[in-house]
Amino acid sequence: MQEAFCLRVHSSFSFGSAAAAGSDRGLDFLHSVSNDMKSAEEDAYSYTPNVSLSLPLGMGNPCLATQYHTLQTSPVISITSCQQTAYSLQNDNHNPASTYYIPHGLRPNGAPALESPRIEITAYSHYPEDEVEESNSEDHIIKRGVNSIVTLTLPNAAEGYRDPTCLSPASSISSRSCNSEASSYESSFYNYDNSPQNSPWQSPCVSPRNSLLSCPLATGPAASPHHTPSTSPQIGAVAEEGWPTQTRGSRPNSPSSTHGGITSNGSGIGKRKYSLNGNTYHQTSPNQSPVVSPHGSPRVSVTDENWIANTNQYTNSAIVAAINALTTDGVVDMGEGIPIKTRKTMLDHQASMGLKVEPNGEDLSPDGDLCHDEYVSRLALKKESYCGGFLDVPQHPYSWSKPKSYLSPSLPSLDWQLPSCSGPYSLQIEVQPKSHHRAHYETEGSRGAVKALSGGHPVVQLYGYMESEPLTLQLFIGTADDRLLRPHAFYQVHRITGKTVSTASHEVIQSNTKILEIPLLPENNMRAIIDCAGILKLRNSDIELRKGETDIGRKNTRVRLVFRVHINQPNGRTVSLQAASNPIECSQRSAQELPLVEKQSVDSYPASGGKMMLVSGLNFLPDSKVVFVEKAQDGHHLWETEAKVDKESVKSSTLVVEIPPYRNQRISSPVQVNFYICNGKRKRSQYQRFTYLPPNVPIIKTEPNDEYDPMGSGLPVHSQSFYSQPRLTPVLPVPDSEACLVGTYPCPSRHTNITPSPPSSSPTLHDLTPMAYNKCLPNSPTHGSLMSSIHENPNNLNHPASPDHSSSLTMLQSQGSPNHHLNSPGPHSYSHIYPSSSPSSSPTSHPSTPGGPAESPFGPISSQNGDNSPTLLHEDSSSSSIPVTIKQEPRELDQMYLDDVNEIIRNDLSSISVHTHA
DNA sequence: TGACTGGAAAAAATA
DNA sequence: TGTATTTTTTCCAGT
Repeated sequence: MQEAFCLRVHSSFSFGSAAAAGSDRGLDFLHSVSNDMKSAEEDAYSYTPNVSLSLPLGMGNPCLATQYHTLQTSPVISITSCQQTAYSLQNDNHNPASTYYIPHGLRPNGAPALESPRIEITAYSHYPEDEVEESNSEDHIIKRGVNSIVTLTLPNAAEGYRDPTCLSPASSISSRSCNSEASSYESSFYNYDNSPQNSPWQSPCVSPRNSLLSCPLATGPAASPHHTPSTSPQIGAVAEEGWPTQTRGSRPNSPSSTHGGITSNGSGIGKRKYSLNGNTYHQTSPNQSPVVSPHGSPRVSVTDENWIANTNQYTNSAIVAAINALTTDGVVDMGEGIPIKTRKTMLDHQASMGLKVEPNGEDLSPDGDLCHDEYVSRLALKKESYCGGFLDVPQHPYSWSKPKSYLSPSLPSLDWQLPSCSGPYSLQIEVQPKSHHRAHYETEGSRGAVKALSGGHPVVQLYGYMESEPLTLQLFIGTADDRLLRPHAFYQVHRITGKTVSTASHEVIQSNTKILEIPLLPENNMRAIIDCAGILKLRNSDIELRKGETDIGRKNTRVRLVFRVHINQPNGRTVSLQAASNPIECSQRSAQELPLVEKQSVDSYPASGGKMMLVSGLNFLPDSKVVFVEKAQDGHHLWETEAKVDKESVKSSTLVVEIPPYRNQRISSPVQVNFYICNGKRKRSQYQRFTYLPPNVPIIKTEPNDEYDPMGSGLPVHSQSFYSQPRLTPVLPVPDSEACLVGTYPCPSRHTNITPSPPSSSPTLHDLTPMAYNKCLPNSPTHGSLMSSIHENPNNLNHPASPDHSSSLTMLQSQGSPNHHLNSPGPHSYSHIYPSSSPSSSPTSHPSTPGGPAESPFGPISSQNGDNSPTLLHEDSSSSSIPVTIKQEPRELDQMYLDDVNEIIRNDLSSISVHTHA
């Protein structure tokens, strides 16, 4: 039996201490610290490096050995242990899904929730998703249980949280549609089946109060409240389980006002206090218990049996300790010692089978993929039984075949990070969407399709595909924060139809996420104009109260359009590519008032400062201030200074600022700081990353090219740095023969006549070299630079299978810079090249670059990756055969970094003491 | 009409 | 606990 799990613990403080102190203490500490942080906005975007500790649970690195996807999923640096233990149960070599890496440690939707402290447990499930899906409750549970035992991913826990009997606030009377969150998880997975009364899907109509149940609708459109949000706001606009629905009226479903019984007022029970970045986050829902006890789990939905089954599986004391000591994603789950994200993640993964819920079983795909339909019908049986009507999407007038690739039950889950290019294929967003798009609420009419800056619409094209068979381009709304790209919990893509819409599309649901499927036709050169996608905003209250949901909606208004395409290969494998757009601000207010930094002319500069940096973006004012800040791992400000802005040159879209000298002119290693544009109280842009360089420190850089800093600093100029994301060099272990990875490949085709890497291009992967791993202490100011370095470090490519690599990668990724929202960590993509039995993946990151196709966020990087050189390692590819533009980093850097990190930590600590009460 | 839009008031959440 | 602000949602009205 082979079992692998990875436990990642992120904490801004030492794991050991945290653990020792106990979760509460640790959390309290964090809270107090976080509370000191400025605005929520700031918190939300602030970057808090985490200190990672290693918990030597593992042995070797089985995970890597068998799953290359491992790398991608581990955004977290800290602890990664992979054990090979009994996994065989589910681990069938021939099981297609088995090889996929399932980021259990990640938020249900993918990434780890908040920065610090968090424990992410990643279970590498060898268990095929489809199998999981298909498996029925009991069986399913058992299997998963086994799986979860070692993984600590609390796989079923998520589902378990849901207590069907406990009416979710989101499932208020008004929100009785299938979409109601209450129904969400169950639909996809799980086992309330054990008790009929607990099973929403089993008795959808049992109780009107239970939203889940609203499924009656499922039977027919007429009876179905499920209409597209735009069309019938009242009805629960969301088509998916988990998607809240509500009746129109004044704030009917507000947790505080309308969820009868749950809360009587906004400040009462059920009210949350939170802040995006590790600040307080309390969920005082009646359903939640402050006690770290399965039974006290807020997710009431968990039955004792289920819970026990799950919890009993966590036998590793170390892991348990870690879990108890830290919360996931920095979100304090006071009620449980179990990382919420983890639980939910599992959930999502399992649910991530492309369940297609068509109204009335209508097969939108003309050519009907029997396999798919059958599959869906079988797998989605439960779902449809109560939510079948949910996606009441009118059949599109255009008939187009749905590629079979999509039908594959083993497609990567939506929170997987996929590369934008792999081998000859490259998925590119040729025309980026505008940075602002006011999303519409269910209670509103559609606000139209997302538009491009030019006035048209975003355009996506797949390069390198020479077959005659059409493919399906998937589109969903993803996050744009500094964590891994994942489906956005508060936004859903909304299908736009009408005379003005030229692109055919239809909706499908996958893991609580609505996906718009758009045909990619050879006759159109595999190019699609995305004029059929709008953005629906779900009420925060509905989503936040959804069981298992740990993200908060407040100020979480940035999204990205995420495109995916799955290409079947002759050898039976499927290549999955993903491209994420630049961030899109969806709130009305933010779009009008908040400054948005889209790019900066300089990414790093010597500590002496003095250089003028051009910042471009939106909503800049003559009075805008540019503030450079350095924060400690715990979020405390170590340094803050206002940079000089050239008032004369300030325009609404650009401003010139003089890089201020760093507080310490004698730094020996790069120091990562941030800066933001401030238009006034609470009107700040997201943090942008900036790195101060030591005078004579060897700088790891990419190959010189035109984008290099003319200043001779030797540093690349990031024309689009704002979207810079952690760069990962794909160094993936090669699990097995099938596995892949290897070097970077230049993404062929594309760009013959297209400008350099589009923003949407996938970000490169972070290197997983041990070096990186060691050095990337969470809070290290050098963090950013490390990433870059790593990314560029050829060595990475040379250390593919190192067990540590995965962890390193993980760490790096998790370290998203604050900028990342913009650049959000973009999807650190991993391309999936997987055979049915053993998928291979390769990571890459997607830097989103607002600048547009022509711009490349990371100069040099883009040239490599931007070109979409897949950082993924392809099974066939070899580093030797692939042109690598990355310079090799001296191994000595390891120690150097280590030393630097230590120094930094020392400095930070001393600073912290000084600033703690500042 | 119905889909979009832009504004803005009302309500809720925070500070 | 009450007040001030900020943010989220819901409404309205015009194109």
